[in-house]
Amino acid sequence: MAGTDRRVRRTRRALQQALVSLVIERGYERTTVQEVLDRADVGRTTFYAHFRDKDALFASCFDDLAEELRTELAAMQPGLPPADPVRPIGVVFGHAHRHREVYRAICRRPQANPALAFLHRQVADLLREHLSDAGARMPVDVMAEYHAGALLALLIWWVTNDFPYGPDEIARLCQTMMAPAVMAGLRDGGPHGLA
Amino acid sequence: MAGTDRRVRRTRRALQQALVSLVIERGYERTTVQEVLDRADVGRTTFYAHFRDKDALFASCFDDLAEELRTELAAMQPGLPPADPVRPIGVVFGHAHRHREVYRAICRRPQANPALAFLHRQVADLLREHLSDAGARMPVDVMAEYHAGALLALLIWWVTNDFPYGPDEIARLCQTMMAPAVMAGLRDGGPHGLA
DNA sequence: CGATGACAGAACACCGTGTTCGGCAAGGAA
DNA sequence: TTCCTTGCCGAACACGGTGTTCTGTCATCG
Repeated sequence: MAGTDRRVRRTRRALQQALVSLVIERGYERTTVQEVLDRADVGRTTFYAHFRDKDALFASCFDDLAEELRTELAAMQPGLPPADPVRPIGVVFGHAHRHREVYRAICRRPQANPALAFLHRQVADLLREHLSDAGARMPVDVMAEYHAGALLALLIWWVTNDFPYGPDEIARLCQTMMAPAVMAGLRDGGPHGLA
Repeated sequence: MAGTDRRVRRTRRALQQALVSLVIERGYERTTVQEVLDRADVGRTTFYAHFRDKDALFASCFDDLAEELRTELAAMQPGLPPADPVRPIGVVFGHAHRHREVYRAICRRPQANPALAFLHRQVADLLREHLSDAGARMPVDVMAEYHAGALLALLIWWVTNDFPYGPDEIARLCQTMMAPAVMAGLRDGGPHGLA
């Protein structure tokens, strides 16, 4: 793939850049193949000679980056020297920051799921109110988004895995993880512990 | 909306149930309006007389439930008596469990975003290995999904909000929240704290 | 300097969407 | 019951985006 025809590389890069810029502008769903073709100045036939469809092109935009991130993360597998605890997290955020444009495009692709979006917003708002009320020592938005995302992810996992625990049980597990992190984010121990 | 024609209610419910069952079977994207029409035994014209498109129908499936959840959550706003800390979480999981079928359909709607899915899987796997290595006292899958979801949510928020903090800063914030929760999930304090 | 194959352009069939129309029948009120 | 309102049906249609096919041209690499 590296030593291919120069024309091929030119075409692929043109298509990828066109898609990324268009997605940033109008979002993924609202971007049509024809628009990508026009902006990249590439023929329709050529496009389908390279990619099965729009999804494949979109995925290819992240392929190199994925490989890069994968190796960076693999460098800190367990068993290796007790590396800096922050590093795995830092790697991800650093990677995103280095490749801002692509990540912008990735995140412009909406959740496409109004129900989950609603749930997320609902939980995040509730947390935001609770937290700003309780006096947090770190940005309230950050805390709210973080914990709402955690709750939603666990919920989705729980549902798609066919409810492997009872509702009370999974709620207790969730609470066990959320509570200490929330406490750590408040000025003092937190008066009436929320979660 | 409640005291409308009996035919209207019949039609709407038929369409909603048809969509939910089809989504559970083949997923949202792979379900076509015509299939919904066939299963609900409803005419094409009738469908568009009730809903603008497939998305609107899907949203309507969650409307009543959303209202229900909203009121349940509103009952525990801050300022009210220091309610049981676990309740807000329990409400969400309980709600999902009570309306299993709809939630199943909701969660069948794929992330539609291979890049984010990749990131999530990557982070979750890394966490899983770290955790099972360190000896966790709660289900490793639960912990991995939970923290991966939190990280991803924060990442998405950070990107879509145009990187309001530097990469190191946001990583530090993330670490501050993740560390205590992970520690709490390990048997002992955790030898070489990861995160 | 060839031979290869990447590319353009236009035409095409296909599928899913959302709209239009005339006619039918089920619902609610008198 | 009668009447009339209104939801519903079915078929047909235009539209837009997708992915394919064919023919000819030109850049690239050996």
